[in-house]
Amino acid sequence: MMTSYMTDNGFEVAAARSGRDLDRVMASGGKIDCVILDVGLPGEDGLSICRRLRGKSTVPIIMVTGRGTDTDRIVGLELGADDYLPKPFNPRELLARVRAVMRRSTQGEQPPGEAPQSLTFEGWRLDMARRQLFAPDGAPRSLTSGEFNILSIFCQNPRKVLSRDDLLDLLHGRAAAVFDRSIDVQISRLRRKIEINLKDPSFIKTVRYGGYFFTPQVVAAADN
Amino acid sequence: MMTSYMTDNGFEVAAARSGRDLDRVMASGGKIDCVILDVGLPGEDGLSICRRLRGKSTVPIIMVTGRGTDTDRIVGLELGADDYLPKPFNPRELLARVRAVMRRSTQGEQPPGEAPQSLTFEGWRLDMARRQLFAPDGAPRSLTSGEFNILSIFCQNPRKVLSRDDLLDLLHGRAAAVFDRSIDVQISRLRRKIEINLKDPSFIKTVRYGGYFFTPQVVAAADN
DNA sequence: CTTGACCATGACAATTTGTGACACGTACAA
DNA sequence: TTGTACGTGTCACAAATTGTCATGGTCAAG
Repeated sequence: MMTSYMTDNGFEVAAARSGRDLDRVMASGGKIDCVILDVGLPGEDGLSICRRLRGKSTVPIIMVTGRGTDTDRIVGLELGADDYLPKPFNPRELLARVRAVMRRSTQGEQPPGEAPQSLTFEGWRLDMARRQLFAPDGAPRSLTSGEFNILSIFCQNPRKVLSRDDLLDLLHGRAAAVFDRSIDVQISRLRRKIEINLKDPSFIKTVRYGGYFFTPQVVAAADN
Repeated sequence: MMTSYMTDNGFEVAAARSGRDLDRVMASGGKIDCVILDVGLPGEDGLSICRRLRGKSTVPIIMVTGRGTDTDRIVGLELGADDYLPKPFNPRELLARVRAVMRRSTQGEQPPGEAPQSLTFEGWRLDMARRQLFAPDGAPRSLTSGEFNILSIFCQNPRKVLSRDDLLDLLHGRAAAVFDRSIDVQISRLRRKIEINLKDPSFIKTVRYGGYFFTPQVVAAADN
């Protein structure tokens, strides 16, 4: 139940049934943002799991405890749990605490690598840092956020055929439904704002049976 | 009883018998690390005290209440309490929570002198110390405290898409309810004060389905 | 030239966001 | 205590954006 609630709210969840199970999940490679630990797990005691986790990782831990187990809760916090929640609890509260804990732990984090701040093509400049497009004459050309998203996907994948499926996936992380024409329409709208001749588009070419193709050479540029 | 217990454990305690009393203690100058607030106080309601405290201070608040219902807990947390303890509780647990809350609140604390006193963007200057915004021409632009809070969150997280959830969380430490539009309204009010063209905002962009995005480059500046 | 699949786009619907109006709580002054 | 001003959340409706559909155009193969 909690898994689906968290999933609905945009988290990826891996459930573990026991300490052993948890180890498996932790070891399986993916980065874990937060552990929610029920001390009432069968098998290895939750407190011991907590201590063990703390020994090898700084991952945030939220402990969920049953009623009337003051001692557990105290020991949990003293063992380095970041927060705890007595049962029964409101799912919404768990959500709020997970967010709070994750925010605290990611506070100092830097996004790795440096994304270029501007991409230029045929005189146009797409300022990624400002989410703003500038025409060759320097005038800003305002795009809706969907148009900007598509254009930045093209700029990051120039001279490549992108299928509707690819585009939809890169845009929304979802697969295309069979009759989905929404990409076509968005392309049409974007063309209106950057193409000179709509009857013979030069930037965004249609690839029949294939998808779309962004023709310009794109160069990363310093931002100024 | 609690006073002597806490004192025995190395804390300095100032007891207050009412909201009025608390104000007196808070005003008396000493730095307060944590407030333990019993909602069952006679006189001013604990929740109202909590709200009032939050309005003027970021001091950690632990609420103690007799009625251990979800609703109270959530209301308390939404009003900005940092933790919540149902009665009856074990003194040792209170101790653990006080320590946890204090650990959290000092965690992100900047050694004084390192926190930039001013942040500048596109000629504007946000004076963190005075909670005051100055336009490029040097004229002060007065912001309400909510507007200031949002703007400072943006200045601390520029060029990042912040969801309404993130913003609400950073503002009040609470999760967004489904129909919560308060962020939109606050953004709208803030835009009115800093954007030149409300129809095509340049500082705060909307990211549809995503949240908001603060475009300027922000530079910490010495204060003078 | 015809055919059938595919694509472009106007028109409209659904969804999401913007914002004026209002209500409520608080602060402050009279 | 009362009156006034202010800040902020909520609501309702307006505006903007995006998705869906239908129509007509385009293209390649035969």
